[in-house]
Amino acid sequence: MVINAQASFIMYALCEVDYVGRACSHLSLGRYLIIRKNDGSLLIHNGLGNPPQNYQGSKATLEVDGNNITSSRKKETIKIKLHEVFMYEELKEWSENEVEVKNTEKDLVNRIIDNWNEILKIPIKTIIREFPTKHGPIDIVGITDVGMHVIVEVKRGKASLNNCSQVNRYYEHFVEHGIDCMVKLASPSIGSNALSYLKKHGFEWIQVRFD
Amino acid sequence: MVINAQASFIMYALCEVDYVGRACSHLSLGRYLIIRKNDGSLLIHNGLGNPPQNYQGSKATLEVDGNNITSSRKKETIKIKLHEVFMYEELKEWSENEVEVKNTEKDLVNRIIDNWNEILKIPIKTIIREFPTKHGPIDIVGITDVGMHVIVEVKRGKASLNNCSQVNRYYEHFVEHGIDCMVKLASPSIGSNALSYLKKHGFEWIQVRFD
DNA sequence: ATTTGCATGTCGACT
DNA sequence: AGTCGACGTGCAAAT
Repeated sequence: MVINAQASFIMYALCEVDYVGRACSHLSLGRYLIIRKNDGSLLIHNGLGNPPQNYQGSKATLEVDGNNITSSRKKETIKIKLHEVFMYEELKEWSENEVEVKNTEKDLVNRIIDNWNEILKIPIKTIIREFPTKHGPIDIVGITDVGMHVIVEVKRGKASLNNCSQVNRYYEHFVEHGIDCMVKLASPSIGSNALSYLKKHGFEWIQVRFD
Repeated sequence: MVINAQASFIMYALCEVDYVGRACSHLSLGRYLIIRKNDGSLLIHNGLGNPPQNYQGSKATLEVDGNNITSSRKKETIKIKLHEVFMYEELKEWSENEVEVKNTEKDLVNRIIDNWNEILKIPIKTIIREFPTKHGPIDIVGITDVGMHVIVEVKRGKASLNNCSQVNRYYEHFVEHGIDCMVKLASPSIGSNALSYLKKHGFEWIQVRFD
């Protein structure tokens, strides 16, 4: 069996793996699935769960030296010591199509903008997406005829405490600039601690749904 | 070829995939690698990048009906419509060893605690890990002989704006309770916006390294 | 079961 | 290259 260091392939092998880079790790001797993709990405999977045990992103370069495989990318290195290879197969014409996802945060933002009056119940003159602040961009900002800014941060899933402190950071931007504003967090659902944090700060949660 | 709905396997096939659950998605006809793991996890990979195009976590159940494969888990469903199977292979004795990682955030926390005087330069009487607050636990809190609380939030990588507002949330806890405190964010590096946000709030960044 | 924060997060968008 | 936030994030630990 000859490993093609340029090809995309899958390999099932008895091996051990070491990683040095952002962290250091060791994967002890066992049977693992090794995947090498079109763009050089390398994945080493054990028999459980979603994420790989070891991995490297695109444009990693592969070197094969006897029973040792080395994948390098930037300052990161994965070394695989092969003990026995049970299966090796090149994957030809592996598709690069990407999944099309609906019901993203962007969809929810559109929905809120299209139905502003129904959902927010505050008439506005201007509406801005990705409103830029030094503290990061805000999903939606509506501005009333008297210059009141209605800040709306949108989350596609359940809003968390962290999301609330993010909103608070945006709020601080307006306070700093002496701009009158109201703060809204819009999401399908929200955690209880998150909700009480919001209320304590005088912010409001608005429930929004897909469909 | 008969697919064993109970076994762990890999399959390379021309197929299309639909997902309905937290979001909705469609993966158009192409050649993809389908992986089914010991715990029922299902992964569908295209030829690029690290994450799978479709996936389902452990304890997903598989049904095979002619050329249609359905994987279900809680309220989520993946449907694979097979057009042609190029490879199907069961993976026997797939190891469930997990990778051992060093240089985690926990390691960094230990390092700071062990070298408190050198790193923080503030003599303290008591030191508490995972200090509980209503706004979440704080990595390290040191308390001086006069009751001053030294809050230290630790990040293993580059600290971001979001990390800083998390720290601010912790700070609010102490302000609410009228407790005198100092706020420190310790990490190997930090973003520029994040750093200016910290300074604006009178917090301090401390550079810490592994090893 | 719910909530919370870490992760070698990965990835894309923008400067 | 650096910075930033979204993600069907996944995941474990605490409650």
